[in-house]
Amino acid sequence: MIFAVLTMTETLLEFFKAMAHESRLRMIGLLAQREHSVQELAEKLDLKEPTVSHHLAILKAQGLVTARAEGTTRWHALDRTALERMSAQVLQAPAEKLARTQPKRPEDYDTKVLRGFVRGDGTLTHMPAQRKKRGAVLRWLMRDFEEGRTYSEGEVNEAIQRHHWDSATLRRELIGHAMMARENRVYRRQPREMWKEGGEAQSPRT
Amino acid sequence: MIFAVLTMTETLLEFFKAMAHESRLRMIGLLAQREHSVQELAEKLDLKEPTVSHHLAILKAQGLVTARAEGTTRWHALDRTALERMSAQVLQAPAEKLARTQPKRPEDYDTKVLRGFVRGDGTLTHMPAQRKKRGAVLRWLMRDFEEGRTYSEGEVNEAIQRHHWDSATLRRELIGHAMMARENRVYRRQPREMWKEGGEAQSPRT
DNA sequence: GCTCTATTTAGACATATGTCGAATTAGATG
DNA sequence: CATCTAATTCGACATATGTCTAAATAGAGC
Repeated sequence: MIFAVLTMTETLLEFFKAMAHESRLRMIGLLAQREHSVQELAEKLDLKEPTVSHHLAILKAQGLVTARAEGTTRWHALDRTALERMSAQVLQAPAEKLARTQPKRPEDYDTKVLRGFVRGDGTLTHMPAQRKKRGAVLRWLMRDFEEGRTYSEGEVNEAIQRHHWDSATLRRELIGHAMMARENRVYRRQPREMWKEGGEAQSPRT
Repeated sequence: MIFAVLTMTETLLEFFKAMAHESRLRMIGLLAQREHSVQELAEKLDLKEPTVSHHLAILKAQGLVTARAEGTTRWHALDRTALERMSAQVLQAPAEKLARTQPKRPEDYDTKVLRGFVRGDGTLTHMPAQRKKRGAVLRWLMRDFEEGRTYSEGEVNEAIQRHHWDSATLRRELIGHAMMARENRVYRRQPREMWKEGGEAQSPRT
């Protein structure tokens, strides 16, 4: 499992932080009963919509809440699977491992960006709109590919789909950013120097 | 289980809050390996002693950490039982119930006091020194006794010991505060009017 | 494209929480 | 009892987080 952005401790920490607020706990309770729109939640919790949005974002980042759009309103629901998965992790959490965290190495740009789009289980909530941020996500996807071997299109798609359903678009972007190269029908990871660290993207070299 | 001061949601919330900080998570990790003194923790976590004390207090309030004195230093250890117990509760936590919390009824004096002495599992960390606060704890202990029936000394002790080992002292205090009465060898709960709410304690009526 | 509605984002402000130095307490030791 | 040490408590300050209003966005229906 090399997909997660965060270490075990960080994952747990983020999970606990997400749960450590009355409004959010109550929100989970409400969502456990049935889907709710932002407005409904705001009403029941006696908060303003923006505040509810804010809390929902935090819960979504943990994969605890999912949303489905219907017209302009969004129906939010509790993902029980995620809740159970995380709880189970808490339960097993070999307390020993918690100690191994390094004091707090300040996190780099990519990590900071990813924090906003990657759920605890390694799936993406959505793709960033900003080009720079998309870069961070793409670099992160590259963790799944080794240099020096080839991948079929199917393999590439499969790897990407562990994180996001739209493997077609992302696959193209990986090439657009010169992270992957395609020759004939075969994909190959490009050396890191070609795309490392915030550099402007090279032109596609199909 | 009528012992807890807090509702289910509140208990969970306090637990999550306790866990939702990097220093405390790391502290738990360290304590999982072996006992530590405050100094050691301060050293390993790169914090000052007062800060460590502060965090330990929070963990202790949840019953997650226990301490044993040796001379002037105190050795702190993780109570795995407590950790597992709480984790299990998280796991089962019928999310449904979370919703039932009332918005936030401001808490009364007793609750506020109890928060500082009662762990999540209903045991007392220690008895308050201040008379007024002891009153709050004693009133809380009275939850275990019904009016209109009698208790043997053994039953009284047993009930008290679910919260604190020193049943002898506490039993005497319950009588001193006119919450319980003893006739012959039989104990009986006094009507609430006799001791309700912060009133000065009546003189013992053995 | 304009307008209406639900939601989200941005920025300001308030509250809660963590951290520390200084002062205090509690136990040990002479 | 004076003194030493480990720990805790207190109070000040800094940071993090929650909440709000105002402004921006995204979809639906003209």
